[in-house]
Amino acid sequence: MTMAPVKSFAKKATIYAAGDAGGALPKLLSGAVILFTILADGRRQMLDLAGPGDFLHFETDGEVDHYAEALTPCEVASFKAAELMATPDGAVFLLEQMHDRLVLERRHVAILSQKGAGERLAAFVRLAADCLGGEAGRLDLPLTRQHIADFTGLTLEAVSRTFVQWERDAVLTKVRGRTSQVSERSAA
Amino acid sequence: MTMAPVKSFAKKATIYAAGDAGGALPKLLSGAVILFTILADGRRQMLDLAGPGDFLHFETDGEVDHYAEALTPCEVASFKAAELMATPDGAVFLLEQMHDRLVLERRHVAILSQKGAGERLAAFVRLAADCLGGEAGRLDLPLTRQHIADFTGLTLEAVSRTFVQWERDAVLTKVRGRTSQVSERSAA
DNA sequence: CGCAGGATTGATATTACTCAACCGTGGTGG
DNA sequence: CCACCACGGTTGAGTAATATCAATCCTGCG
Repeated sequence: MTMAPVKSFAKKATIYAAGDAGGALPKLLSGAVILFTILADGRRQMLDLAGPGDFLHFETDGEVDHYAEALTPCEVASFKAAELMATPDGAVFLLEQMHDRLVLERRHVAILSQKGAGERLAAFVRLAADCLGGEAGRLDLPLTRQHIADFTGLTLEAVSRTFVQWERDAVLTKVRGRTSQVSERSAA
Repeated sequence: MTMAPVKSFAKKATIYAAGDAGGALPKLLSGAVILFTILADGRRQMLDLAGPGDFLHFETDGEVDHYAEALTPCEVASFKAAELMATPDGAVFLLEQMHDRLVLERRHVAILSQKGAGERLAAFVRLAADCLGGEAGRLDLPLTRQHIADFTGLTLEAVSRTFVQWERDAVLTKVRGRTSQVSERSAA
């Protein structure tokens, strides 16, 4: 694969915005990124979480329809869509990446269809663990309660209450800052 | 593109089930299909709606992770994944199809993140209209209230009440059977 | 030390869920 | 041809849950 220009972004920086031109496919090399849209009522809806190795979007032409923001300092490489698709290997690679995104998006749908706040957050935690890597049982979420609320469709208060409850029940134990230890039986 | 075997399915027939082998990519030629998973608690979660022209899944290898059921009588053609990917045109085509699915899935996420029942259903109706084609302003949903509930994460009673309310408010007018006329100002 | 952003907590209101009964309609069989 | 049945849809009352509004508490950082 050919070299691609790499750009660095600080925490909270906008990597791209809705309406930006596609064409160059951004691949996340390090850090964590959220993708979101702005709903009619002004609320943010998080669409996806991306970790190292993930492509942020697949708009080979036309405009991007969502925003990408850095959760942590991160590096992004831009690949020319045309170059990738020119080789069979590149095309297959792209298909696999896209397929993984699709599966992830469906997990997100499944999360949102859970009724209770506890179940939603439990499912979210599992997905976040998969997306952002990290040790088994260790959870490091570079997200605010508001972010989690936007992802799960809850309010930040509901998120807070649930996490606090989990701490009380010793399902979660705060290790340091935003990192927590997940007890064996995290499901519910 | 090479010829592909075509199979017909009756209403309510299972087109494929979770655990079935992938490899052959099923493309819907006519009719309407729902994709869903079974959640831990036994509830169905609808993942997607497919109309004519849509691929039902993109599992080039491994197993499918969801179910596909015919909403109406329909025809499905199976394409060998390997054949499609062999040609650049085929690969590009597949990428576009997959991309469209991804966009749709994100709309689904946006639907589920709406707070109120009314807003969710409004968003759902818009998506369904896009997925299943049909005249502008005309809505023909081959779905039961239960299906819609499973898609939107509501209960069938909530769905029913909302639709009834919309009829009262003359936002929707039943034309015949499951077809309705949508008034101009459907948003809210 | 003081500030600012995030997190927690509490009281109350709103909303959709649950359980349950009833209605309408299309299809089947006598 | 009509009666019945089964399925989907509608409606109602009561409950449980989360949203809302608002105040207060942490904590990292300048």
